[in-house]
Amino acid sequence: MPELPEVETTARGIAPHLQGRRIERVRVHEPRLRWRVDARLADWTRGQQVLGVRRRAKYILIDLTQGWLLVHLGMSGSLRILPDSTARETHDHFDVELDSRWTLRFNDPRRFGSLHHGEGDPLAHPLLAKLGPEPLEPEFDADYLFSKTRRRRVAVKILIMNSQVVVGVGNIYASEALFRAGIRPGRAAKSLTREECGALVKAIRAVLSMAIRHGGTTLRDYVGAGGEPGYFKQKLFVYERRGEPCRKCGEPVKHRVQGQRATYWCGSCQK
DNA sequence: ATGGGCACCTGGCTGC
DNA sequence: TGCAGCCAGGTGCCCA
Repeated sequence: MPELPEVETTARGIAPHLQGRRIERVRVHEPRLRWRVDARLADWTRGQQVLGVRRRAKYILIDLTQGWLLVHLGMSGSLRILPDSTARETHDHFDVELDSRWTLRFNDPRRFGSLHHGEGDPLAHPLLAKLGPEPLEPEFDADYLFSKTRRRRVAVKILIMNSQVVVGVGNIYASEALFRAGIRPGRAAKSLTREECGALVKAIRAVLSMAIRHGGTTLRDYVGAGGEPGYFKQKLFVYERRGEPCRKCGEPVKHRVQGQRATYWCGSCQK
């Protein structure tokens, strides 16, 4: 499900419920997530206080008095805040029970999500250490992207989805950003001019921040922190619009598979 | 260093 | 109605 805007929305949604609370206990019902959840996690977190909630790439980082929890939602995961530990449903894999009596509950049908814990600097964790810049931070600019694209023959869509180049650009927003920038997804990264890199940076920023403002793009099974279905996806120009008229020029939207993922673009608006 | 492909899972939809 | 086949928002890892 979640692309960066959904993760950001989730992090913002749960933060006020977690901040300053003490963890009564963590119950792991299904440890077989993308990586097996460490059984010691439950004991280790007991009684710790939540200092804050952050996002890095699509990871949600929960800072504790000693160490941290790291959650990834994978393709189909969600975190919700519930007023108590009510009856569990299918695919509810872990609960973080708080001293407020509220519970943070993780549900993930496909189990591509993950839960880690650790001490010290969480950004030094192997999953986070090699990540590229955040797309909404100033260091992600035209010069940076231009330098990263030199001598890369990969398709530009593949490149912007590479988290070592820039984090948080998922399959939906990759197609959408390239449409806005007027760049075909199949172009070799190194064929982009500096100006095109600038336009692409701007487009990625615009698409992601707009989606955050709208609470994320809801497709299928996404639910926000309070369980609300979230916003709908009428703002999308090309994603999942194969054969439908381009919203700018009316040409049918094209589709192909790139790196095993669906890609959409307009053959006349994108060069 | 780079690129390509696979793997991990379940569920929903389509078409026979 | 049943069922096989295909597709899905992510991303780490292995191999060439």
